[in-house]
Amino acid sequence: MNPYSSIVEELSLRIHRSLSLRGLTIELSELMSEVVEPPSREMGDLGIALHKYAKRLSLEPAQLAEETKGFLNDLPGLLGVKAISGYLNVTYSPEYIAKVTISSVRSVKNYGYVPSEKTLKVIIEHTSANPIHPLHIGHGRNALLGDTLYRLLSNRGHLVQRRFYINDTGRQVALLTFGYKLINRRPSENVKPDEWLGRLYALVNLLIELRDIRNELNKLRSRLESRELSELEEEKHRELLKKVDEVTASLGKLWEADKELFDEVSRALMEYEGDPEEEILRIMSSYERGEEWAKSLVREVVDRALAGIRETLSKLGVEFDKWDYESDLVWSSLVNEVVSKALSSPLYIRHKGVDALDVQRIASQQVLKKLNIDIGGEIPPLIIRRSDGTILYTTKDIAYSIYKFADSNADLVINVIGAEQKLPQAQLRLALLALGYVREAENLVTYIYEMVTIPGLKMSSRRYQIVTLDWLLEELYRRARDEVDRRRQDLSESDRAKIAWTIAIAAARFSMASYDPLKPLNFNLNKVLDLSGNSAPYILYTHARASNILKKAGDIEWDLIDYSYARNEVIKELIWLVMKYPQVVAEAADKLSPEVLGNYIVRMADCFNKWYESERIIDEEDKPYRALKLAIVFGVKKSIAHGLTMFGVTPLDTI
RNA sequence: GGGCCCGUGGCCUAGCAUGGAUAGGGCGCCGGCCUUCUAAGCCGGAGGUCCGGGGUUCAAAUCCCCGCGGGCCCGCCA
Repeated sequence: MNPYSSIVEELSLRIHRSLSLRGLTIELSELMSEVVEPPSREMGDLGIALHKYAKRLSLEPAQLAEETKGFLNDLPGLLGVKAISGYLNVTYSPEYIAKVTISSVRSVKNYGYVPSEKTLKVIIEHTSANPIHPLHIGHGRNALLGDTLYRLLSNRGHLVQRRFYINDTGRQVALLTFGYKLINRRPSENVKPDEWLGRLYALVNLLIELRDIRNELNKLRSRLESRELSELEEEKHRELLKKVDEVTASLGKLWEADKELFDEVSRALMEYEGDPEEEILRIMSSYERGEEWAKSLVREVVDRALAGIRETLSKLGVEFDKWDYESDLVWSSLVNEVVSKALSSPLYIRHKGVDALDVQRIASQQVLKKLNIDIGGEIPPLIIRRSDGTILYTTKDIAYSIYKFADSNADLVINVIGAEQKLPQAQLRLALLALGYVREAENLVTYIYEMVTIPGLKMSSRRYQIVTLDWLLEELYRRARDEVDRRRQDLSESDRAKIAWTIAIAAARFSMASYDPLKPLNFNLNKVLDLSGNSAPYILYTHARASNILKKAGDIEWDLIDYSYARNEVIKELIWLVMKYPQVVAEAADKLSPEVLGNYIVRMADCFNKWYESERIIDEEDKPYRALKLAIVFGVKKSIAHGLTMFGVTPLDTI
């Protein structure tokens, strides 16, 4: 159900006929995409710039426009055609547009559901945070973009599967497991497991780092006293001192967060007799080999972290269909197969003494274009495995990519991933191609988003400098709750809590998913927490207004509607917005651009509020007009509600 | 050094893929609007070298080139 598109098609068909008769062959679809809404409605409802076609026909644009007018005579709903300096603008009878729109809205249950002609099997992998710490707001951007894309694509009728890749075989998990084993204690009851593990990870990491730095300092110090240091070494000395300060500061924060844990870990590490590095390595390689002791230990740690991560995600309404352990891939033959294929590939090289794929060699202009890779310069070789034989992340990711396609016979796999991973993702796709996985290489889309930064803070989970999603949600809830309490004393405590939670989640989701992923997000709390302006709470508020009107008005008397009332400017605008809504949701999905939809529903809310302030709806005495007004409210409410669900926000009937 | 991304009123941003008509919002600021469907709202106002310079074009915020500024990447980390 896409009334806008039907109307555009009708118009395009006629222009197409006109141009064809002059000998110009163009695809109808091309013409359809040229049809736009003119800058203002006085110029017309729809228009098209004919300049480029005029040029191809060696005609004056104005003349072509003028002569095309005649072809539109039998256009349904046509009120007038104007040819203005090469533009052909069409005005429809408001009555016709209102009728088309309202019957569309009324005839389907899920207005806004626009299945595409081709149903695809899509896998969207997102979030995939390392299971060693709580999710921070950067992961939030990933998760919320990913989940919104999932909702948009599902709304296009595609079969979408959400997958979370658990990166459990790297060094980071091994380090955490080392710490976990070291203190031999389970997470405290009163703290989220991921939070607790995050502290443990940072503690172990920082204490080891501090020890290493001190060792280096000591080496330099003895010679510093005898003034044997070169300028370079003095520089290094200064840097080390600075590092000590940084590490100490982070440790201070950890001490404050959990003194007991701090003491426990530092004592245990002091008493530890072996070399932590060696033990971490032993855990890592034993786990990769699938030795039972390592398996049970690492999985225990990882699953505890995941439990916490899941809890946060589920608060936000983000769910997954499959949780894929990297280790399962390693233990299966898949990773080994990839490695042996790589070793026998024509692109195989020894690079700095290790096995690598020289992906640069297949990175011709055509290939880069085909795979949509924007890397201009040299693409470094992809290292397959470390000299000790352990496998590197990107190699495992090759196996995982193959697995994702094979496991559910996917047509398309989307990886939502931070911009800093653009190069490895390009290497990955080139490697797939090199190893003969052409379909996989061509249908793997990397959906890049830029960093989330916090003014004045360099986020680092290694240093326990993160703003967690849990914290953000609590903070949002607190603010929303204050506001709800202030306004809605009439509601019960539990209703107010429910509303405040919805607002908090809406604010988080909308602020993250409704603007350009390629722009670095300077996370300004005041902006996200702002409940006015073009924000999710504003949209929720508008939706509640519309709901309220419908509730108070009673049933809509559809048969009474007199469409000829749809004449005033705001009403016309609102009807067009509702009519175009399905088109916009479809576009947002096809372009993988949630922000397109976000902007649109804000615009619709603006228009509705403007109308709301200017005219009475329920009190309209003219019955046929009242019925029309209510039908419009109904359409707006339906559209906004649908838009909100695309962002994973529950539309509220009262706020 | 090389590559990629971003640059739009004081601040945040839409529009850029596929060039098209008057650059659209929000925050903040100034002035108004609650006896009437929820004022998280609405109305009015001030505020713009679309980073700069060239080029292509009938037409450039949008495309190309050269710069400038910011971020990221160029690891036997992920």
